[in-house]
Amino acid sequence: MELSDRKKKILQFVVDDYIETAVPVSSKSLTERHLSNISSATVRNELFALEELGYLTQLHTSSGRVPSAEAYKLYVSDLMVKDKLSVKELDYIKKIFLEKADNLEEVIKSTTKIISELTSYPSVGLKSKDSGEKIENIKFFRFKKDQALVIIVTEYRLLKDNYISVPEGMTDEQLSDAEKVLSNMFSGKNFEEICNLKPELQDDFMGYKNIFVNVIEALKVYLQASEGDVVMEGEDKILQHPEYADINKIQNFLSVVTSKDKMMNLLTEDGKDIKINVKIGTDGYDEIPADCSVVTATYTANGNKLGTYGVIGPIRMDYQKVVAVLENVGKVLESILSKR
Amino acid sequence: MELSDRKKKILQFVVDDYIETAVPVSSKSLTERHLSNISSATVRNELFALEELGYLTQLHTSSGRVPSAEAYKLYVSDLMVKDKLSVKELDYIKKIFLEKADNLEEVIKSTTKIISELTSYPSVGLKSKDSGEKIENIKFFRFKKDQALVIIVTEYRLLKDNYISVPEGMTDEQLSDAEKVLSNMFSGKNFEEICNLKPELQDDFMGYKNIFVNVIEALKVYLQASEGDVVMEGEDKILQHPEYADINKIQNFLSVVTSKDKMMNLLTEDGKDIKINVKIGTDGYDEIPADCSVVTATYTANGNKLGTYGVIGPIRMDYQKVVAVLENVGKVLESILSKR
DNA sequence: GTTAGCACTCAAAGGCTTCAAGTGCTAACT
DNA sequence: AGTTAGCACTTGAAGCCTTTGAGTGCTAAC
Repeated sequence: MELSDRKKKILQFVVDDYIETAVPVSSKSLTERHLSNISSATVRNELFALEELGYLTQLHTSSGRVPSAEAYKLYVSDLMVKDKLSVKELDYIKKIFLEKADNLEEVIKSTTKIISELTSYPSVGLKSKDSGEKIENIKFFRFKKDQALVIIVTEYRLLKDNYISVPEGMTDEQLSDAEKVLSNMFSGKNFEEICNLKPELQDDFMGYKNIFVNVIEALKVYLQASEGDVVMEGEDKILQHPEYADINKIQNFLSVVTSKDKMMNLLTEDGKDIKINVKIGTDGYDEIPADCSVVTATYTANGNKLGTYGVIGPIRMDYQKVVAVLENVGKVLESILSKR
Repeated sequence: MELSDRKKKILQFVVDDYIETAVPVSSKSLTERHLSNISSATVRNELFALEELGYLTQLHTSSGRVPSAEAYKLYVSDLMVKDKLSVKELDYIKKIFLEKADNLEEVIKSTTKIISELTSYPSVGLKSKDSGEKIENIKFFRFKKDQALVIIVTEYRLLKDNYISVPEGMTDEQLSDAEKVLSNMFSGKNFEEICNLKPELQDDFMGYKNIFVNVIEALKVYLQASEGDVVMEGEDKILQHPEYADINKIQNFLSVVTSKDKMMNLLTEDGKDIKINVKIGTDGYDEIPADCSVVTATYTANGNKLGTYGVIGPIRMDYQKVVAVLENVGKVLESILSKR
């Protein structure tokens, strides 16, 4: 059933006011603030109807109304007026990115910092391990007799955190030869393609199968590793919001938020083409507490998904602000990432 | 004035009990738990004397006694009985270090994780940028026309986070030649010595002065950079302690603890030979709230200070446990770090 | 369909009393 | 001199009651 225009308007005001004040909204305050042309009794009738429809709830009979998860959903999809950032805020975004945006790690850190700062919610960033990008080059740097650092250059970045063990007796010349062979073999392929290469089918190994196997092994471990790519910022900002006045709630929230695994799951989305993804209440994600919302966005470069960033906070979240910040950050990110 | 043996004993019991229960300690509970041979009235007289001496305070006339900062200091230096870890705890330490201790970053992360887990306080780790170690080797990896990654091998670790810009028109051969020249020049020196090299006095540059200057510049930036080397773990553990039942206190604590600058200052010690460093209350360190304590230790390998690790928590901290954990972690660390 | 009016509900705040833990002091005891 | 029993005194914490006022739902009139 479609809501009447007036019901929509009233629901919007209720959500607006509740987000702003965190206090259950009464019929009187609605008429005073937004609806001076109708009486509070009329508003009460409408509120009653909206409650019947499942959009509003009451804590007790004589309290004002609070939006339900359904109401927030409708609010975000239909009712909410899009917010614009101030010039100051836009400048802040640019400033931070100017200071630190040399590589993907820094971009993510800057992103989370900006988002958390501007929205005053904890923010999360997740670097995709595999964005489907193509490998350009691979290089070994031997720093001990039996160990070498693997450096991989891709379209967008430099991977330099993988190590392989070098077979005993292998000379430096052989290793640099292996480097050339593998570089040739890998170049132009993406990670998935490389990991699916069957060593037994390749006859251009020139005797470097052992190195190949080690590299693939290291890559697989790297791609699977779950921790370490989640960045959080401003966890303590959650304390500023009145719904977290209770130690148990804080504890519960922080225990979830500091668990990198759970955050990974939450952010690793079936990345459809949606630009901004809003999860309100549990929504079937049992990783987060039922009274939380998560708003995320993805950054992509030429169709490759480089990562996810977003905000986690109470269901009574300032969606206008959050969406505006994410959108603007997204725009700046796009220009930064496509610059290279 | 030296305390009588009985006063010391009583003060020890008061601190023990207060650390355990977080409840002001009464004369009655002392006689019941520890001093069945004397009466509570006698204990009261002693408590009164200890209060006069500044070791104990009362919240109000009819409450039990709480140790003062002075009392904690005496407790740690003189009164406290050293704790031993259980086999389970020792195994846990070994297990974590076995899993992750390949490089200094991982060692620090593992350290903070272990400490926070075993003590249930937030823990901090700080990697020294310059431990006085000697450089063995330097290598360039060019990944763009005008940019190269600088890899530096030292006695203890591999630095691979510095980049230099490569002068226009420099060929790969010239770059690898420069690599040899600089490697020769740097090898056996420590960072300080290298940064003090005067380019105008070196005549073995063979024309690579520009690269030299770039490398030194990058190194100086790296050595000065303040953030990024502080690792924290278990910030949320602070919520488990009853003194942080108040949101404002939590907020205050977290705002300090999440400020990497402040943590840096706190951990960057005039590293004397003290193995374990205990700061109780402010102690003149205005970085931390007055009701906090910080216990730290340094890890060194062959006289080089590789970093600092420790615990930050309420002044009513379980010093026995914390000191025991830090000491044991220290022992394992020593064996790990000197293995290489 | 709208609105004034009114009875009803209920959490929050304040005041009051009671309770119990704990001290400090005094006087007696060893 | 040091120790102890006994007791008056202090004080926060807990429980109970009342008051207050914001807010609703319903009814009857417009």
